[in-house]
Formats: sequence, C-alpha cells, structure tokens
Amino acid sequence: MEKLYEKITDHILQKVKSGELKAEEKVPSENELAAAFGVSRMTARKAVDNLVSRGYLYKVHGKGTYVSNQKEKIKIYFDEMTGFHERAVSYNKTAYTVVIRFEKKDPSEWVRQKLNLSEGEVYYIERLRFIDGRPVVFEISYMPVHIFPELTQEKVEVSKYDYLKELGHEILWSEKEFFAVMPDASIQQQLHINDRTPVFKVELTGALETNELFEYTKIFYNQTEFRFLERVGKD
Amino acid sequence: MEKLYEKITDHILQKVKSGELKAEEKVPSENELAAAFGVSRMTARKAVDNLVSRGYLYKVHGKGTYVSNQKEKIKIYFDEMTGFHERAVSYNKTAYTVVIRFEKKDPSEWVRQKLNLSEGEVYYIERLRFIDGRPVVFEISYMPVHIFPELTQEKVEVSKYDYLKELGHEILWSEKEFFAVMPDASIQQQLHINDRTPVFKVELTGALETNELFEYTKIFYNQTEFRFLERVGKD
DNA sequence: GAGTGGTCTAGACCACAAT
DNA sequence: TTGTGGTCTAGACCACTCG
Repeated sequence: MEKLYEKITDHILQKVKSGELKAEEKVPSENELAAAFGVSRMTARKAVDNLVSRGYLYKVHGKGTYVSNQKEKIKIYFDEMTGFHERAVSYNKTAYTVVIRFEKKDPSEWVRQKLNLSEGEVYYIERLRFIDGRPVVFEISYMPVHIFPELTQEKVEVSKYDYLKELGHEILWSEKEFFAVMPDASIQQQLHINDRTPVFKVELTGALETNELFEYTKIFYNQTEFRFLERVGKD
Repeated sequence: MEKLYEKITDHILQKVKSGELKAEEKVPSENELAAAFGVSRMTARKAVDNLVSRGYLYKVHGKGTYVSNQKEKIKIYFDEMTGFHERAVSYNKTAYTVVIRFEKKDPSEWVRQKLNLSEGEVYYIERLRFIDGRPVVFEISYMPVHIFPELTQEKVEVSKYDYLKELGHEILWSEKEFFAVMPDASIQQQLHINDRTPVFKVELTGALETNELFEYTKIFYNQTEFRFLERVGKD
C-alpha cells in the first residue's frame, strides 16, 4: 500500500517536472491539498515538506508555497572563491566579506586534534561572504596564534592567504572533506535558509611549508541561491 | 518563547556532545521523551527527527533510536575512486561494482542539453559500487552511443575510462557541480539510507580531446558509512 | 479579517524487532 | 506479547502576509 503522503508528493512532483507548474508559480495550500486528497492537513503538509527538502518547492510563511526557480541561481567556480574580491567583481557582481567574529581563545580538544596542537591559543574567526548582497558562504576558521602573532580583523576581511604570503609562508598541502548536512540554527540564520534545506559543507585543513598545520576551516555553501562548480583541465 | 521540540532537541544534543550519551547508546523512546517533557509524541518525534537529519542519531524501526558513531566511518579519497578496484583492494577492503541498468535509449531534452547533443541515442547506465559489502556510491551515467559504438555492460563493470583509453581517446577537460540533496526513493533504496539523510551529490560533465562531451554523470555518495576526502599538493 | 504556513495535541492503527 | 518507530487523523492556536 502506497503511503498517502507519497501519492501527494508524486502528484505535485509530476506537475513540476512536466512543466504544468512553472517556476515561481503557487502550489495549492496545505488545506486545499488535504481537502483534494481527502487526508488530514498534517499528511498534506508532510508531502509538501518532502518536496521543500528536495529543493523543488519553497514556502513563505503567511503567503504560500511556490515552485523553485533553478535557473536563476548564480554559478560560482571554486577558484573564484580564492581571491574573492578581484574575480567576482570582474563578473559585474558586488562582493564583500563581513567578519562576524574575530577573537583569540583556547581551542576545544576537538580543534586541538584537528590542528595537531598540544598547547597555545587559536584565532576563532567567523566570516560571511556576500555576492550581490546575498550570503554565499559562511566560514568558521581556527588558526594557531603562534603562527600569525599579528593577525588582525582587517587583514582577515581581505584575504587570509595574502597575509600568509606577506609573512613569507607557502601552503605545502591541504586536505578537504566533503559533506551534505542539515544546518543548525546559527547556519540557517547566517545563510538565510530554513531548517529543511540541506547544506553543502567542506572542512579544510591546511599546512605550511614547514608541515605545520595553520588552519582548520568549516565552510558552508548556500545552494538555495548559488551553484558551486569546479573545472579541471580547461582554461 | 522557545519551541517545545527545540527544548528536547537541545537537551539530547547537549548529552551527545558532552559524552553523557555515547556512540551506539540508546536514546529514550519517543513515548518516554513525550512523557518526560509533558508533550505529545508527535512533538518528541520532531525533536528526534531533527537530530537524525543532522546525523547525530539514527533510528531502527521496531528497535529504537541510537547515537551515531562518526569514528567508525571509512575514509575514502576521491582519487581512490578512479581505478576503483586496484586501490581499494590494496587497503585490505573488498571492492566491486554492480551494473544495475545498461541500455540504449533516446535521451530527454535535459540530458541532450547537458551533452550538447542534437540527435542520436545515449547509453543509460546505473552503477552501484560497494566496499566491504556496503554501498558507497550510486552513479547514473549518460554517454553518447556514437562515441562508443561497441560499449558493453562487461566493459562498464570494470572501468569506463580504461575503455576510453583503449579507443585512443583522452579526456581534455571536465566540469563538476557539487550539491547537498535529500535522496529520492530510488537513491534511498540503493544506498540503504532513509529519507532524512542528506546525500552528497556530484554532477560531472566530461569532454574528449575533440572537445566532444562524452559523459554526463550524477554521483551520489553514501556518507552514513563513509567519509569523502581530497588531498591537494601532498604525496 | 481572511488565508497561509508553523506548532502542537491526544488519540489511533500499522510494521517491525525482540522476547 | 510488548515495545519500538512509521503513518495518519481531526481538531486547535499561533505567527505572518496582505488587502
């Protein structure tokens, strides 16, 4: 026996895929769907929420439910994200970085392990990057203080890596781990997304020419408004 | 006013993070939580489901809810995935690929655009890759028939790229797009995951030395049992 | 004020696992 | 048989948007 909410999910999905329901068009309300399919509102709601999670629909509290518009999303290549200002601007987009938090503190045991640190403080840095006024990326970085004794909020607002070069350092290697996660409340707030929207996440560990680990960073990508791509072997 | 389910979510999360609830330990049942917090079962359930989505807990129908064990996950580097058999086996793991579907068909308009094809059939290939008997990756590939007139299921079971080389072709460039998505029913089934587990997805487009597009592939990664990493600049 | 989605209740029955 | 999670009901009130 097929589940009741699956019937409704499939019914709406078919209309979206076939184009009968077009981008930005309004979907029947939860009450209307419940009446039309002869189910309770909670069941109709679960059906709609499934499609919200999968990115086909989005809801606006007090207004209604609408079909998402994939084509409007802005494409971003990862190599544009390093040297953030320069390139993004060249594509006729405004781009800037806001430092949400910048402080020295004692790292947790977890961060200590990630940075292979036995002692000493780290910088805790939260940055939010915008393109065309919309939040693209939220970053949380941990960097050992002893490697960057003079790091300031101003330097971090521009580029961490530029400052690295100024100090005469180079990046020997880095390691990235990739995740799909559901956002916690703070991520939802920063990226202006809801609790049903999965988020693409990268954890980054970087090492200097001395093999010392100089950063552990968590990066959260807002894929409701942007698309994230990588090119290999093409100019 | 804080939401009731958030209270319960935070309460459990605090116990998980502090270590009071350890990996693989049982969490109170939905009925017990409802009674303990004086709420309905649906509310307790929503609290638990939040933590399942975020990967902290997992449920087993008929048994109960348990704390996830992150440390047990198997690390996989992306460069191990090309040349799948050879490397994985060298790490003392069994690895094999199952071809779920292999057929020629007329592509949809969507796939035609992705492959820049005006006419002609494509191979539709579904592959499922296992490590230690557990599904790691589910792949859906579209490849133009006219480029690979003699492609067979047997060849695809080993490696698409080996066959490419046999034909004297090279890969000029490729483009990847990264997503976090909620899995539809078929992905859930193939990767043995539930409908609350977000999935890491990559869409891949590849071009030959002639600049012809030879594949459009969607790859779904099972992150409930595996971790996916990339190394840069390290041997 | 009317309509929408967000939260919440107090039940019910079912599917599944263990005893 | 008991207890678990999965689905579903028929209500309720709240927060929000808009005319």
